[in-house]
Amino acid sequence: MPAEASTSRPASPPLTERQEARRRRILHASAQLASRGGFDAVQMREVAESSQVALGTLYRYFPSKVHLLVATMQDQLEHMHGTLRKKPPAGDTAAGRVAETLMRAFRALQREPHLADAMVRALTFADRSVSPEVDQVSRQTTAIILDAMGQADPTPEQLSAVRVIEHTWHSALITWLSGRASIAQVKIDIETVCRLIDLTEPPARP
Amino acid sequence: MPAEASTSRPASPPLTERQEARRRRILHASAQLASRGGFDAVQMREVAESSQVALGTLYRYFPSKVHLLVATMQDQLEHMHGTLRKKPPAGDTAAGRVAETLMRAFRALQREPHLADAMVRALTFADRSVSPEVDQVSRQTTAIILDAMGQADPTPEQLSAVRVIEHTWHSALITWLSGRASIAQVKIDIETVCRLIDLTEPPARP
DNA sequence: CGCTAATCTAGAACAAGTTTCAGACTTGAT
DNA sequence: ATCAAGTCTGAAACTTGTTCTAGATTAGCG
Repeated sequence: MPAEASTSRPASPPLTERQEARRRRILHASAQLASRGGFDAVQMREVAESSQVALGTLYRYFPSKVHLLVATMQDQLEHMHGTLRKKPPAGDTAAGRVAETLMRAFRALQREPHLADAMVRALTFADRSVSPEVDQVSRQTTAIILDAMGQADPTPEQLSAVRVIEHTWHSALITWLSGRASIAQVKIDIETVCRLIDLTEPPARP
Repeated sequence: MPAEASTSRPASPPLTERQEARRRRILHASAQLASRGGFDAVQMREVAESSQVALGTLYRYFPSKVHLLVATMQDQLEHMHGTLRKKPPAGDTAAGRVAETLMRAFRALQREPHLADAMVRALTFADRSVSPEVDQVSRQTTAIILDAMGQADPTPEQLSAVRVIEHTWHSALITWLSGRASIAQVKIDIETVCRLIDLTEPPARP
């Protein structure tokens, strides 16, 4: 299976092999630079140099630094979704499974806090011109959460709960990244918001 | 009453009158520029010129654009808290009152969407160097929500719920500002997250 | 192969946030 | 009133994201 079903890029013009390689080099350089220094360390000139591409080319592939970092996030999210899929959470309740999944993702981000910083800051700083890409990240996140719920066909209420969980996830991440909340606090917030799932699930319909 | 109790600035060195006036001119110019064009329209050189202050002086008062905009937000929040206090929400349940309060604040922001954009983007983009100021904004927001709950002495559980509500508030605002969610959707998300309050309040202790 | 359009490169140029500096002005204490 | 310390000004310089240009290279096609 081409592993491309739900997450494929618009793919407007299909890229040649060398182009695909360039794109990959750029994303790799971006993630690498982000892993040291975070958002500020991802300097477009450096990304271009590291990935052996002219500055103009970099901008042809990613029309701004924020686009680049959001694309980097899409890339990492795909990895993570794959990883999470392999070992699904084991909790009894949907809320528990979602909380566990998010905490697992959170621990993964802790391992590369600078990378997390760069990606999340870009995501929330993105303006309208990046909406499609940000939306894609959001869909991917939703998919991860629904997977954890084991809920293939959610009600509108459940979708609201999922959206609120995503809001909390992003914002809690930011407060942690900027040193205003501890890991323990993030954990509590996630567990708290996940209770919303229990609120909407139980009517376990006949 | 000096209206300065819970929200006073650190006030490290007390400012002279002229300095206070400068500070005020700067904040006014910042809000004004933000009200057209949003974040990008707040250009430090323009702020300096509009407020009749040298660029270096502007940077002495606010060490970065983000600091300036976060301070602008503190300023606006104080206004808003005052306004909201005058007409407290009338709902029966704490959840309802909080939701109503937040929607009221939201409608106020809708009237100056560009200003909202500038402030919220600055807030979530802020790095560690702005933590104290961002924290202050967060405390002010918490105060507004607790006011609406009519809960002078909240439990830790309730504080978690309030934090999650704040997360949702900020993040929902962002998705609205970047055109990825409708006003209706923001309303639903806020109402959804406010249900967490009912979850923690009912044990209405004897 | 030879052509054409698209793409890529190197590098200059521009924009806006931030820093720096020399000199003028204020303030507070004597 | 005067002096020292601290503050403000105006202007230039520096940094990094972004745009532009002219000339190579590459890809697809007859």
